[in-house]
Amino acid sequence: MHSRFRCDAVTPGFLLTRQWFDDRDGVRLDFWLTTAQGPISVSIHRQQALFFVRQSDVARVTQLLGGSAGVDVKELDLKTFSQEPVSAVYFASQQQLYRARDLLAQNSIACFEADIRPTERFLCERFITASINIDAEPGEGMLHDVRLQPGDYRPDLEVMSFDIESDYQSDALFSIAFVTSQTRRVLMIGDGPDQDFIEYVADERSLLQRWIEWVAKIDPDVLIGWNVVNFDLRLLHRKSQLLGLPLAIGRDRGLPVWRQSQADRNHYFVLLPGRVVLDGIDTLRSATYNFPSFALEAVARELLGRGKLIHDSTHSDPLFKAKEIKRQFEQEKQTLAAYNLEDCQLVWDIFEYAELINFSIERARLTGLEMDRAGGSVAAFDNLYLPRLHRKGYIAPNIGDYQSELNAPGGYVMDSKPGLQDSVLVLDYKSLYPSIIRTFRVDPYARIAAGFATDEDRVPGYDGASFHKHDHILPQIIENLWAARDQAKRQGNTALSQAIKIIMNSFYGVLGTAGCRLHDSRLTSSITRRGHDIIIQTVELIEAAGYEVIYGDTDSVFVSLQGPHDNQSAAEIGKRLVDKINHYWHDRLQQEHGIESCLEMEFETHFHQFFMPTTRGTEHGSKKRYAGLIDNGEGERRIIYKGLETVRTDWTELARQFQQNLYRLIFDGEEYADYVSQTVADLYAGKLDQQLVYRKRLHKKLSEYQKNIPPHAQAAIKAEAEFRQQGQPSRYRKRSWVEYVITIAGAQTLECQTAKLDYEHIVDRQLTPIADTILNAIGSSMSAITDRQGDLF
DNA sequence: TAGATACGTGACGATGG
DNA sequence: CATCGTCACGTAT
Repeated sequence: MHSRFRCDAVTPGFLLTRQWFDDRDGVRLDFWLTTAQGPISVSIHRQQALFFVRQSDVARVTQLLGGSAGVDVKELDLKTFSQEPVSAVYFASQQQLYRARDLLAQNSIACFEADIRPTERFLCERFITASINIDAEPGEGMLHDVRLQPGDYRPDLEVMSFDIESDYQSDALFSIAFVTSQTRRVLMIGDGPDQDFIEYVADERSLLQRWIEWVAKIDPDVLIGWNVVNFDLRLLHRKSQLLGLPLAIGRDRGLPVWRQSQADRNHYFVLLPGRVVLDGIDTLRSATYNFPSFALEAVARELLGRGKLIHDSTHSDPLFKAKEIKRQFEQEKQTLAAYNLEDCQLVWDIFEYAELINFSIERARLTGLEMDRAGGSVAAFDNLYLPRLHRKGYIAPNIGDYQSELNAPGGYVMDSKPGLQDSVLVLDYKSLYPSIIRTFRVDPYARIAAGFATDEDRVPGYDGASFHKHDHILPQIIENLWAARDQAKRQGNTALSQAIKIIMNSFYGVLGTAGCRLHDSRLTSSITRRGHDIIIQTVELIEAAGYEVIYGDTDSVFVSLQGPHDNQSAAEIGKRLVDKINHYWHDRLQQEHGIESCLEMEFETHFHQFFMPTTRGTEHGSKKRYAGLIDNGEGERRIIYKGLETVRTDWTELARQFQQNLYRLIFDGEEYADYVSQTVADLYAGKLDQQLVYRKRLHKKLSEYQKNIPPHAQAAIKAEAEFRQQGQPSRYRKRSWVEYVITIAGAQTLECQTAKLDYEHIVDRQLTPIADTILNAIGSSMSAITDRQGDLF
C-alpha cells in the first residue's frame, strides 16, 4: 500500500491494473487505482476461489476432494438453467481450484463458472467496474479494512507517449523519445552537450536506465505508442535481460509481466503494475476505426493530415526508412531526434483527435474490462450478466452446454430495383437489434423465467422461445445504457456515446457465438427474425402510403420518390413516413403483446440521385452495392459509395478514380464518353502506370494456399523464391500485405517486377467492369465507346 | 486475452467438349 | 476453350 497516501473516509478512484496471487492465507488481489490525491495500491487478502457444482454431485465431489485442506462445500440457493440446485466449492488457493477442476473433469463432474478469474469475480459480484469508491478508516499511511464499492469517478490520467529507434539489423538501441503533457524529450546515445529536447547518454545501459528514471519521475498512469507492446516494450524487455538491468517501469518499480498469446505465438500481452499500456492500433480498432493501412504514417495522414518525417512511400527501397534512420543516427543525430519525437507527437495527437483515452476510460467504466483490453465482448458480457443472473437465483451454463441443429439467420436483405433514380430516401431503425432485445425481452434468463409464467406474462420469440415480460436482465441493461447514451449525446460526450453504442451492439453478437456461455440460437433467432418481420411490415406501410421501396438491408429501407425533390420536401415526406411507422409499432405492440415499443425509425438521408447496379451480367438488382448523391443545397455535392469498387482496397487506384470521375460526370449530366476513351488512351500511353498497383492481404501462410492460388499469393510465392535465391530474408507471411501488378508475365510484386505492365488486363478487368456497371443502366457500354473511338483511327 | 450473418466479384482449376 | 463450382477477399449491416 502506498504510504504517502492520505485517505478520507471514502475516496473516489479509478482502476488501472489488477492482479491476483496465491498467498499463504488465501488468494490475494492487488489493485492499482488512481485518485485525485494520486495513485494507490490496495491489496485484498484472504479471498477464496470458487466454482459451482450440482448438489447431486456433491457426494462424489466431497469424496474426490475430501482429503484436501482448505476445501469447503456449501449449499446455495442457486440453480442451473435446468432447475438443478447447486453448491459452491471454495478453495484456499486458485491453484487448488485448477487441480480440483481437472480432477472433477476426469470424473465427468461438471464445474460451473470455474474460469472466472478471482479479480473479475471479486469486482463484478460487487457491481464494480472501473470507477471505485475506496472506503477505509481515515488516516495517513496504511489503510485498514479497505472496502471497495462501485463509484462514478472519471480520472484525469497522466499520459506518456513514447517510441524507440533502433538498428533494423542488430536491434541495437539508438534513442528513446517521449511526450507528456509537460515534457518533450529524446534520450539519444552519443556524446555532446544536451540541447533543447535532446539528452545524450553514453550507451544502451544508460539509455535504458535514464528512461526508467524518467518514467518514475513523470509517473504516468498510461503509456501509449504504436505497436508499443509487441515492438517497443518487447525490444526493451530483451535489452533489459541482455544488460541485466530490470525494466522497472511499473509503479513502485514494478516489473512487467508478460503473457504469450495462445492463438498467435508471435503476439504478447504485457501487464505493468499500476500503469496502463495502450497501443494506438488496438485502441483505434476497439473504437471501430478502420483504415486500409494501420501504419502510423497512413493513420496520421488520414486523421491529422500530416505524416512521419521519414517514410517509405515515395521510395522503391522497402528498407529506405530503416537505412535512413541508421544513417541519421551515425551522421545527423539531431535530425533523428526530431523524427523520433515527432512519432511520439503523432501518436499523442491521434489519441487526442480520436479521444482514445476517454473512450478507453468509458469502456472500462461500462464493462469492467481492463482499459487496455482489446476485443473482449464475451468477457464484458460475463462481467455485466453473471452477477445479475446470480441475483435472480441462477448460475450460468458452461460453454458448449447449449447445442442445436437450428441456425439463426442474419439480417434480411431485400432484392433491389436496379437503375438510376432521382430522390431516394433512406429510413433506418436506430440501433435495431438492441431495440428488439429491449422491446421483446430477448434474454437468456427471461427465457427460463417464461417457463414459469402465464401466457399473459410472456412475449413470444422464435424457434420455440418465449420471454418473461416483466422478469428479465438484458433488456434492463440496455434500457440503462440507452438512457446513458441519450444523456451522453446531450452533453456532447462522444467518447461515451460511442462506447455505449459498441457495447449494445455486441450483445447480439455474443449471444450468437458458441464461445459465450449464454449462447443460444433461439435468442439470436428471436432478434433477427423479428427484424425480418419489422422490415417487411415497414415496406408494407410505406407502400400503403403510396411510395415505392427499392431496397433495404437489415435495419433500413430505401424509398424512391419517383422524381426530383428538394431537401425540404424530401425531409417532410421522410418525417411523415417515420412518424407513421413509429406510431404503428407503438399501437400494434401495445395491443398485440401489451409491451412498449422501443423501435425507433429515423429519416437518415435524402439522395438527390441514386444508382443501384445489377449484379454483373444479369438484370437483377444488386445488394450491398450502390452510389448516391447528396446535395446540401449550398453547393456541396457528395457521392456516397457503398460496396462498390471505389471503397474496396483490393481494386487499383486507377479503377477507383475512374469510377468516381465517371459517376460524377453521369450524376452531373455531363459528357462522359471522351473521359472514358481518354483514360484508355492515357493508360496505353503509360501515363497511369503508378495507379495500377493491386494491394491485397494474405489471410494464410503461403504454404497453405492449396486449393487455388490467387494472384497475390502467386506474386508473393515468386518473390519469396527470389529472396531465397539472393539470400534475402522472407517478407510474406500470414497477414502480410502484398502489393503487386499484373504484367504480361503474370502477377509480380512491386519489388520483384521485371516484366511490362499488362494494359489489356487493366482495360478488361478493371475499367470495363466499372464502366459497364453504370453505362448499361443508361443505354451505353464500354465497347460502344471504345469501338466508336477505334473507328476514328 | 472467442461478437454475428449476408453478399458480390474475380480468379482458379476441374470438367467435358 | 467455355462452363461451373469453389475459394479468397473485402465489404454492408
